[in-house]
Amino acid sequence: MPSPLPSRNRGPKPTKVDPDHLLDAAQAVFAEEGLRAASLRAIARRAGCDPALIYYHFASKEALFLALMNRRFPALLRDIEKLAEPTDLRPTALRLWDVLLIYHRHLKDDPGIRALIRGEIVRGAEGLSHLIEDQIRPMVGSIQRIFEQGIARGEVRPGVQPLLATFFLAKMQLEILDVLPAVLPLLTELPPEGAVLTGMRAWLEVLWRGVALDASAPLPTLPSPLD
Amino acid sequence: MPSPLPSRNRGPKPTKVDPDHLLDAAQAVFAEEGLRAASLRAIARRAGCDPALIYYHFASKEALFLALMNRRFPALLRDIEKLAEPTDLRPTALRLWDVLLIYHRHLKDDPGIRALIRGEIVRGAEGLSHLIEDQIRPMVGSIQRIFEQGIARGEVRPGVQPLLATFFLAKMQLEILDVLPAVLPLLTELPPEGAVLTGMRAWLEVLWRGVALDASAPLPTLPSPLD
DNA sequence: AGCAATATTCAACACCTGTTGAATTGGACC
DNA sequence: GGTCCAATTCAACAGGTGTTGAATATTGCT
Repeated sequence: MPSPLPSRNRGPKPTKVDPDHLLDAAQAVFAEEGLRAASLRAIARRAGCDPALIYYHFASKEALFLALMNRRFPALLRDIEKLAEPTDLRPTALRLWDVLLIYHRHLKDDPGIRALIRGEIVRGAEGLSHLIEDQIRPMVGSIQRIFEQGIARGEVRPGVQPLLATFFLAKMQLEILDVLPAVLPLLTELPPEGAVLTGMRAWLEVLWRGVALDASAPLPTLPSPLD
Repeated sequence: MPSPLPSRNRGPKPTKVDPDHLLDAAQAVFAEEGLRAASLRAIARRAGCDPALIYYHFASKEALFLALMNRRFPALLRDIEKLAEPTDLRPTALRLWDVLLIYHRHLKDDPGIRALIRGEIVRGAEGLSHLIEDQIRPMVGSIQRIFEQGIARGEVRPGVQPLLATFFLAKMQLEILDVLPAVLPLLTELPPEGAVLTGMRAWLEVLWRGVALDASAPLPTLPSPLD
């Protein structure tokens, strides 16, 4: 008999493990563990395959994470960019609310991408820097433009710095998506359900009053997300 | 000759490695690497001793981290609580600025504690939960009380929810301390110096206008931190 | 001088990590 | 029916992790 013992379950599976399925598993694990703590073995377990298979489809753990980002970012970026078009003449407060809703829609199921935006990049992998260049910077630019247009239209007071206002808007939205539901039950007896929407509304009200030319003008009615 | 080879450098050192020195090293490493990624070997290297020595002074890695928190938190909590005393009749905007300054003073050199407050607790170690109970919850309560007093004094509009306003204030301050200096050079050509103070001022202006009973009233002059 | 307590290091354990090279199988094509 | 290629697994490597038990100097006490 041959010295390497004949293991029968190698070779292709009846149903292929396509890269997208791997990405799904990776997204789930990155979401729970964070970029650094997520292990390829855990991802493989989730996907129902061997860790080595990941290396057949992706060059490294970092490349896997990058592919994950490249799957999500373009659609998010496109939606934000569409919102920033100068032909959109709706009230600025409504457009900002739409920014929050778009974030909510695209990111609510993907804490991994949120962690990336939040700044895991900063000391994280180097290979992600052109992702900032190509995707995050234009996104920030678009939101910034909404504020600038708001100033030009006499809705936002001229003293407001668009870049900082964008920073405030985006950062707080991430905190609301991530931290508010987790932290609210710790501090009060309130259940976490509805916390995100409550937080978003309260946040936009504060931000808008802080930024509007006429702070006492009422907010337009804000539509709820449809999902 | 004795079978265990006689290594000459065991036993106590000429200068003791006291636990506080260990905590200093731990703080530095936790700051750079984060709670999970910081290794005891790196901490020991920083402290100039053997990893095993850490276990002579602390029961575990988690206990070390906990001791680190217990070294910083009480002073921070005391300062915040003093600020919330109802006998403090200064303008609410100034008291909120003081909250930002206190955060800045106590936390600017300690990203580890910031990471904890930010939410590394949520999925992190279980043993930290009573730290939330004993230290973080009263801190949040104090800031909340400042908002409530502001409402009672007719400075803050009654529609504002003190808990959410506190969440906004604290979370954004952490983002400003951590993320703003790292992210600003990525998005603009601006150097990171002064970014924190600029961000703090702009942030308080937005928050205060968003929260004040009379949003058009000017902010009181905000003193700079002294350090 | 001897003894006990204290502070420190060494060497190892068991486990987890990203990654790789070789082996293997199934299906498609000729 | 044989051949080739794509997809998958196995077993291992080298390194890192928290942790522990034993060995060992030093200090202070009597």
